[in-house]
Amino acid sequence: MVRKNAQQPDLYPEYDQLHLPTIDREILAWWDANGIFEKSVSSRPESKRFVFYEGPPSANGMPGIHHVMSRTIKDLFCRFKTLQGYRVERKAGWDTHGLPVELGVEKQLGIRKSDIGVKIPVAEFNRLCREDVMRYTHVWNELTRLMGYWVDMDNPYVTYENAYIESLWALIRMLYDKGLLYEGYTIQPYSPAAGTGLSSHELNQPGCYRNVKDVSAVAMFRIKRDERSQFLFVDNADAVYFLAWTTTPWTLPSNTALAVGKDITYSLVKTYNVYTHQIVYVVLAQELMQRYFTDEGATMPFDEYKKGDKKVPYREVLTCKGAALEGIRYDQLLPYAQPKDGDAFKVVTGDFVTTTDGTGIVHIAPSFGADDFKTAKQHGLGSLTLVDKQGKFTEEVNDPVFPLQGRYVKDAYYTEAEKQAEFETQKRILKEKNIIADLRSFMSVDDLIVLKLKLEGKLFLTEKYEHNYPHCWRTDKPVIYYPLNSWFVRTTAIKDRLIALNKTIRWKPPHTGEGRFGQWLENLVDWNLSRSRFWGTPLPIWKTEDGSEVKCIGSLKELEDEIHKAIRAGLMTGSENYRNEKGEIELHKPYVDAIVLVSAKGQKMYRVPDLIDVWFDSGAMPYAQWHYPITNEDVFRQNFPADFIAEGVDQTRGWFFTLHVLAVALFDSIAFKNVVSNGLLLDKNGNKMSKRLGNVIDPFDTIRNHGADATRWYLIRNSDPWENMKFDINGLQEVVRSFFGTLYNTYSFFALYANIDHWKPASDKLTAKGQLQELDLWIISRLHTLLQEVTEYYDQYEPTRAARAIEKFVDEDLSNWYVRLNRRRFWKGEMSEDKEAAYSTLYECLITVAQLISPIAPFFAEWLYKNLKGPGISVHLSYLRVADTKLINKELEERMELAQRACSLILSLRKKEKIKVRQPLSRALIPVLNERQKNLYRSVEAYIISEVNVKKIEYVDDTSGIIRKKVKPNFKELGKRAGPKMKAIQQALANFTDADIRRFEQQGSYTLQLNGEPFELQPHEVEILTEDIPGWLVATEGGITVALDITLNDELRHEGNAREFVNKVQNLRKDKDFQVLDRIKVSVLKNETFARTLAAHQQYIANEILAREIVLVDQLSDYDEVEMNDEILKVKVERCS
RNA sequence: AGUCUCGUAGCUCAGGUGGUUAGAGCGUUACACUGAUAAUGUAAAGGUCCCCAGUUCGAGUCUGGGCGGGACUACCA
Repeated sequence: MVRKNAQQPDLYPEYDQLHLPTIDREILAWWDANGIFEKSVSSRPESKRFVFYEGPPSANGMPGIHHVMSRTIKDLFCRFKTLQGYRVERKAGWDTHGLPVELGVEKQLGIRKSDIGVKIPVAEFNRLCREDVMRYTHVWNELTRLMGYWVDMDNPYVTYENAYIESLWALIRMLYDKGLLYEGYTIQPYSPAAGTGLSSHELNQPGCYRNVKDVSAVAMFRIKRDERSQFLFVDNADAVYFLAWTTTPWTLPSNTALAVGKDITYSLVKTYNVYTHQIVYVVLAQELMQRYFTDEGATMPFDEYKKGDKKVPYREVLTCKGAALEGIRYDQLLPYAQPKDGDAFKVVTGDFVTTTDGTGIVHIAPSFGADDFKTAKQHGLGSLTLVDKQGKFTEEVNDPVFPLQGRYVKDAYYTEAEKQAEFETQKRILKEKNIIADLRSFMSVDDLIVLKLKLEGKLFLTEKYEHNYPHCWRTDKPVIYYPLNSWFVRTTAIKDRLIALNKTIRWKPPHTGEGRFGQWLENLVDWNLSRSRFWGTPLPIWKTEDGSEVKCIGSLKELEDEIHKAIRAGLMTGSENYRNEKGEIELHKPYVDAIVLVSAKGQKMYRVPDLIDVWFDSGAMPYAQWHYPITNEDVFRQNFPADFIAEGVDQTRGWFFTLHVLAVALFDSIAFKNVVSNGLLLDKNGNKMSKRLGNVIDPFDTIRNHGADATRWYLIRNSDPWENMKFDINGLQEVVRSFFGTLYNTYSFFALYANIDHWKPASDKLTAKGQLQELDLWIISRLHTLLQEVTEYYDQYEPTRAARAIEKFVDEDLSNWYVRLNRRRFWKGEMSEDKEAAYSTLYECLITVAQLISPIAPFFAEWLYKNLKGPGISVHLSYLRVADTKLINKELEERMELAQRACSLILSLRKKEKIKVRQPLSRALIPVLNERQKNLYRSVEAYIISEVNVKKIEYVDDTSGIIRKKVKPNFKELGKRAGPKMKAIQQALANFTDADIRRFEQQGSYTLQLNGEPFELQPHEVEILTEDIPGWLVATEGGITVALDITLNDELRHEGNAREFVNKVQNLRKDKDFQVLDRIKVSVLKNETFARTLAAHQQYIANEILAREIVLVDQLSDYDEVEMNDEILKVKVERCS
């Protein structure tokens, strides 16, 4: 953008055109050179803080446009609070640990997790992770700068640094001391083939869930006869069974319970076991009977059943609720081993039991299912884990007949050769045992167990079942659920406080806090901290080998002390490899693992090899960013809790949760008072942006091409941040054109005339001076209303409303009404009190708008402010004033709105009649119902007259007798009283004549007869409108009616001609590149009409076009032809020297 | 599968506590304006307010049930 008047630095800068990216560059350079960000913090008092926490991004991926979104939100509230005089420090941070980093490095090296420590030393692997994680730091820094996100990138917290980890250790120690940290085990996805647990992240890799066919079985669990179960033993039945379905028969040896639904209805059914042909009694959910029995079976006589029949007779003997089955015991199905850790082999109730599949009775193997595990815990049930970590049955599964012991529970774990060998074994054994003479194909353990059950009369049904089953994304082998040791934070112990304190947080939007987050808290489980990876914060726990003694280390100093003890005890030499170049203990694997401590009883203690969940890293940032609780107690206290944080909704159960948990667990406090969770950014068609689809918006391109402000403004104004947003570049361009363009034009207009008049504001105080006109008072009133609204919106974290309110003001009020109606005041004549008022009013509006937009559009706001105030002054160091309610005049705003709407109506009439605005008309008519209304119009009459170019406005009221009125119910008022009678009243009012209405108005009430019943209408219960003036050209909208007199006389025609002529000459001046202030001479070839027009309006014409003289001539050369309504004139325009 | 959320014009979005003719901007079409001019204005066309039922004198708005999109959590016999 080239400044046109660069030679005159004391003038307001004027430019050729608006180009936002150029403004970005200039302002960025200026900010950098003058340290504006630093000043915006340091200029605010330490005693008045607004605390913001930056959620650390991971720099091992490239930033996307959605980061611009969340960072715009963060930035704008921080800037706004600065504007209000708060000190807002913003410490940047980097999230550096975690699986994505490791996976990235694995990919680079072409290795797998199992190779780490084998093909590449752990130390080397972690060194690569450390380098890799900061790979795109410079890109992030650049985006941060370019988008105008003010955050202190020079002193970020970095989660892999020793000091940060030390803080984490101290916090873990605090949890440990509070009894909130414990070791336990849970059922986790586990890949025996890879020998490792899998995270949910890994399980959600594409292709992990596959449809596979497995053997399913409905097993029969024989009920123990006792008082509880007595009612099931009818007809002298000696064997009654529960039916339970499973798709993983290999878990049946580990069964320790059955679960039923409390409110589900179960049936006791008499039928045949189709394999043994014995009559049996079985229990299953009534709803699911049709799955196993055909209708004919219900009536089929029992003695007609023959071996192999498709139809099986059955009878429903009795029904009961699941609750009645609770506590009933049964014989262990496959008694290879006995649980030692609790009760077993009984029926419990569970919410998770449904009747969509199976039998409505769920087989519970606590070691191999999350629900099972939970149920077992709730009911104090014992467990059996008859599978080892390699995925093989343990030695305990020692079947006298079938080869199960030591066999893989999933045949996919066998190699082909192994499988073949196993097949031979099976064939031999089954032949020896006289079960299958000549086995044809390999049998999985599922097959074998099903066969065993069949032979033992414990199988009701088996079939192939296709379902979705997770597979290990590295080995392609099925995953099993398996109990693994982990360290947990006992979040369930503080659940009530988590919920109670959450209610004191303001969530934007509220439903994220109450719903998504609240729900999550209600269903809280303990937080599994353990991760069995390499690059992360090590768990600071050392244990003796027998597990009897545990130490949780809370600081480096404590660790040093413990090492000294260990050295004295001779367990360490001190020369082990656990220090980095600086001589500090390196708090990463494998270094910390080289440290062996000594227990109180003199035992060796080794570190538990686990790392902790990376979310602990980020959730601990309120403390660890200051190296608290090791040091900086005071800094921490000043900055806790945060006033404001913001991230995407995907962080609800991530960062927001861990922040909350740690604050509540450690300090019984919230970590943040206000949180904005923004939605997703989708492409313009509503699809997720992905590299694969090629619909990713590059934030750098967007900012480079359209400017940071346009991007920010668009993101904020388009929809509430918490909605998912469709990003459309066309919408962004529209923002540039309509908002920034309009504001720029308004400024250009101001600068153009203020420079001509050499106008400067008298003082810094933003108060209009001079002789204020009604329009000035009006725009000032609107400005203060805006100030009030926008301040409130920002304070309530409603940025979209703020942006839209500003847009509306700039476009509709300032540009399209105030400036448009006032143009003349700016360019007419010499400086005057009136002109002074106009300048200072417009100036004040622009200054305030610059401030109000500065949080969202920091660059353009700065540019505008500096243009108005001078090159050295920053809007971001300014203070936003509080709206002055004394300057707000609602009645004036209402009047002006009336004028705007009346103008719009009259213009639409002119339009309809094709009469241009330049043609004056004699009068407009406005019907008024009362004095008040008339006075309202009167006060803005002048604007209407000049805007629509009529000579006068006449008001017609009742007395004129020419307006037609209409009455309709005021539904809101009348509805309260009339209720069901509304319809009838509406009907009655529609039939009112003018006379009825007049009588109503005169008497102040009206009694209707509704079906013979009187109903007295009050004036406030109806609306009386003028609708028509018969015989006139009328327009009506929203209760306003106007009529226009379109008859023309000569006088009006000549005036119209004069204006038309002026307009054409002005165009000629422009075509000829005359300066605004150049004087001209106009020669016109003789023309009758024009001669008369000139005679009547010479003064006016000359004034308008700055003509020294206007002459009619007989001959003219070198002329221009102009159209003056119906006449074509030959005109010569010359500049006077 | 559960939880949350969204569904209004071709597109992007407004529509406190229910009030009868549902709005704006963009886009389209037509026209106008012209000392802010690569700006601006006016108007027209464009809607089963996702569907169904209910509450009510009256439902885009409240209730219930569906359908569809999205997010998160889970993956279960």
